[in-house]
Amino acid sequence: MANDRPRRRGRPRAFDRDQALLTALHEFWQRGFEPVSVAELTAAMGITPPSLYAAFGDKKTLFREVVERYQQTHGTFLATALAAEESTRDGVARALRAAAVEYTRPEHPPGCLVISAAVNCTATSADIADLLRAQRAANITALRERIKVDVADGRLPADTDADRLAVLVGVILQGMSQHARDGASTEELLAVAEAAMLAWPAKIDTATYTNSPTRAWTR
Amino acid sequence: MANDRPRRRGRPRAFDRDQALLTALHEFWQRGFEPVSVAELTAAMGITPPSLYAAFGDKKTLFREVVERYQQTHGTFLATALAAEESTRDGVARALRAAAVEYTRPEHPPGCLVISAAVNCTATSADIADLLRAQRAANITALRERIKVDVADGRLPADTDADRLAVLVGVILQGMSQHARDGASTEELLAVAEAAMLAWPAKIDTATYTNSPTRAWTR
DNA sequence: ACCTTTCTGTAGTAAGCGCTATGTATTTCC
DNA sequence: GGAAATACATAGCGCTTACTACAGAAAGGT
Repeated sequence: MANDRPRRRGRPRAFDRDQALLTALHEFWQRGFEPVSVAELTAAMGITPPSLYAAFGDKKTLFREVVERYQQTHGTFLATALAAEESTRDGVARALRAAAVEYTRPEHPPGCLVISAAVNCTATSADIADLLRAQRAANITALRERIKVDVADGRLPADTDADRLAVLVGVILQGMSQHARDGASTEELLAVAEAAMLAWPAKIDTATYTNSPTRAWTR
Repeated sequence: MANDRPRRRGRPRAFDRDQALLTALHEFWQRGFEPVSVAELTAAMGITPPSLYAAFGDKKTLFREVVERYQQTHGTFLATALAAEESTRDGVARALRAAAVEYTRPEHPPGCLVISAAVNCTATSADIADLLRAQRAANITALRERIKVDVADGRLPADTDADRLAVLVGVILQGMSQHARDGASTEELLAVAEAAMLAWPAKIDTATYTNSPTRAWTR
């Protein structure tokens, strides 16, 4: 926001910083943090290393900004889906369908950057792996809290194990992302999304007979 | 098999080749193919680079032998579980529970090497990524064929979509592996395994009322 | 016009990568 | 015992990595 025209003092930047950031996003999304070299980044951006370092700091700082941008754009579908539906159950169903579509869009790399960009890391980038792991954990935590609200409001059975239900969704999403990166089609992932919802407790109002499909989540 | 005493001509090897292979397996399993350097391998094995190259060829050849060993030991639980049960449904349930246990054993790195060792790769090791991707695809194919047998024998509904059911299991396994690497406990993954089975079509004999839970797999 | 500020490309740095040439040590074969 | 064969450690190969010192170019401030 407002990246234009404060007309600062010295020689103006000759490239579009935001577009360069998107280029970095694409590269990191495609292959992950470590395999993408600064030389590849500068080549793809059409600039030289000093320009990159002046604009973004070092490679890790650039990656953190890339993750921030990713979360503000492609990483919102879970929260958006949960907000769009009244019940968490409908929200999760919508989120899984959205994931199937988003993870396989042809205009960007497959899968989820937060899930797959820092899987194989050396010790020198352990902090990057930690960052993404924390983001994944935060997603599951948010979902768990949302489930608890539904339980408190009576939209889910009182004995629902919110933590394990949230973890199930996290596992499905991680698996879908990996499978998308293995070349799965949108339709394939949509079928997985539909099937996964069969493991979710039925709505309380539509089915008071919630015995069997809920059992795994009672303690 | 028979790695001892053919008593060959020259100076005998001063280290245990098999144990060195297990060391490499552990390192590659922990961090993946590219992040593990030859220097780290030789340090962990207690040997020098020329000894490693003489015994195993280059780094990729060593990794391929590591994968082979992995598949013969830790990579057998799916086929074993399917063979141990008469129905594919019971076999898959057993496999998912086995995965929860195997992926979190404290005596080796978490998750599955075939799933996580070649996620972030440069162009120079694209063949390694292809190798593991092919192994994952082979697992799903084997499961699909097993499901088809059950459908033909009437142990699963005639309109079961074997391909998509196999993909679902593959996605769950990939997600469980990733979650294990994020630090999930055995119990957490066992709960996921139980829940995932709720998405599987019910047995035909025990429940002729297979309408609802099977719907997602009919076309 | 001149100074300051900022961005630019050239050309590097030290460190790490996978891998190996070389010489020596230890074994079996004859 | 001598030759052939194999494994050993030292040391270093060419290459890539993330990153930067430096000097010139292009803008604003005064």
